[in-house]
Amino acid sequence: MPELPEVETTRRGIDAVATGHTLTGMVVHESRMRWPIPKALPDLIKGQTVRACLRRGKYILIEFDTGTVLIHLGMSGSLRSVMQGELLRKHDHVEWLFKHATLRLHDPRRFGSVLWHPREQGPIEQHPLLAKLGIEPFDPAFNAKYLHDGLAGRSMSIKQALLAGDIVVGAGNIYASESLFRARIHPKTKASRVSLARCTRLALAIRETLTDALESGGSTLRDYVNATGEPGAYFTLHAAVYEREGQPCRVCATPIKRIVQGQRATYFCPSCQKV
DNA sequence: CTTTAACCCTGGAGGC
DNA sequence: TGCCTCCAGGGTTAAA
Repeated sequence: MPELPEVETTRRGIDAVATGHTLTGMVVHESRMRWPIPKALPDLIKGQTVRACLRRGKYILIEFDTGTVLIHLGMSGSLRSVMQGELLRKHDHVEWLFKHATLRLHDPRRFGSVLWHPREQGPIEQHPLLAKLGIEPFDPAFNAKYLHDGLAGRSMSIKQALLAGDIVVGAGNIYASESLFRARIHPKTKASRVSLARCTRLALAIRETLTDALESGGSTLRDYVNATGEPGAYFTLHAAVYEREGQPCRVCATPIKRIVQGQRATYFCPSCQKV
C-alpha cells in the first residue's frame, strides 16, 4: 500500500500525535519483520520525548535524544493512532504508547521493519539503508540535469532505473508507470538514452504525479491515520494506466498494455509513449 | 563496477 | 465448501 504519498501522509499524522510528547512504553507483539525488531529497543526509548517525525524516501524516522527509530512499511504496512480501548487486530505487531494516544504498526506480510540507530553512530543519513538513496523528488536540486546525469551510463530500462531509487526516491511501482505515461516515455526505453529534454518532462511528471497523489491521499488518509476502527482506507487513485490493461487510454483510446519488467508489472499506452 | 533474479510473508481473487 | 494458482503498492542480498 505505501508509496511515498502514503508514507508522507502517515508521517504527518504521527508527527501531530507524537512530536513533543513522552513515550510511556513500546510493546512488541511480533518481532519477526524484514529484520528482527531489536529486543532492547523498548527499554532504550521508554520515557524519552519524541523530538521530530521525519521521512527519507519511504522510511519514517522518529527522533529521540539518544537516537532514531527507523520504520519502513514494506508492501502491506500501516501505522496509525488508534482509539482508546480499540481491540488489537491480527497483524498488529508493534504499539507505541503515549499518555493521550497509541500508535499501532499493522503489517500482514511483515516486509516492513523497525530499527534503531543510536545517535553515537553518527547522523541518520549515514545509516546503511539510507546512505545510497537518491534525491528527494521535491528537493529543488532535483531537476532535468540531475536526472539526466543519474541516468547516464545505465543500460537498464527507464522504468527500472526509476524504481531502483538510487537516482530519485518516491516513484514506486504505481507512480513509475504513471509518471512515464505523463512524460510520454516508453517504459522500456534505455535509461541512458532518455534525452535531457525528456528528462525535463519526466522530472516534472514525477513531481506532479506525487503531488496529485499526496493531495488526494492526504484527504482520504486523514481518517486513516485517525481511524475510528474502520481499517484500510485506500488512495482514491485515478490511475491513467496502472491496472488498466486492455482499457482505453484516457488520451488516445488505444488499449493500455501490461508488461513485466524486473518481475514487476508495468502499464503503458503503446501509442502515447515512445521509445 | 552494473544488472538480474531469488527471496522475505500473508491474503485476496478467481478457476475448478 | 475446499484446494489450487496467481498476484500484490517494498527492498535487500547473492549471484552472474
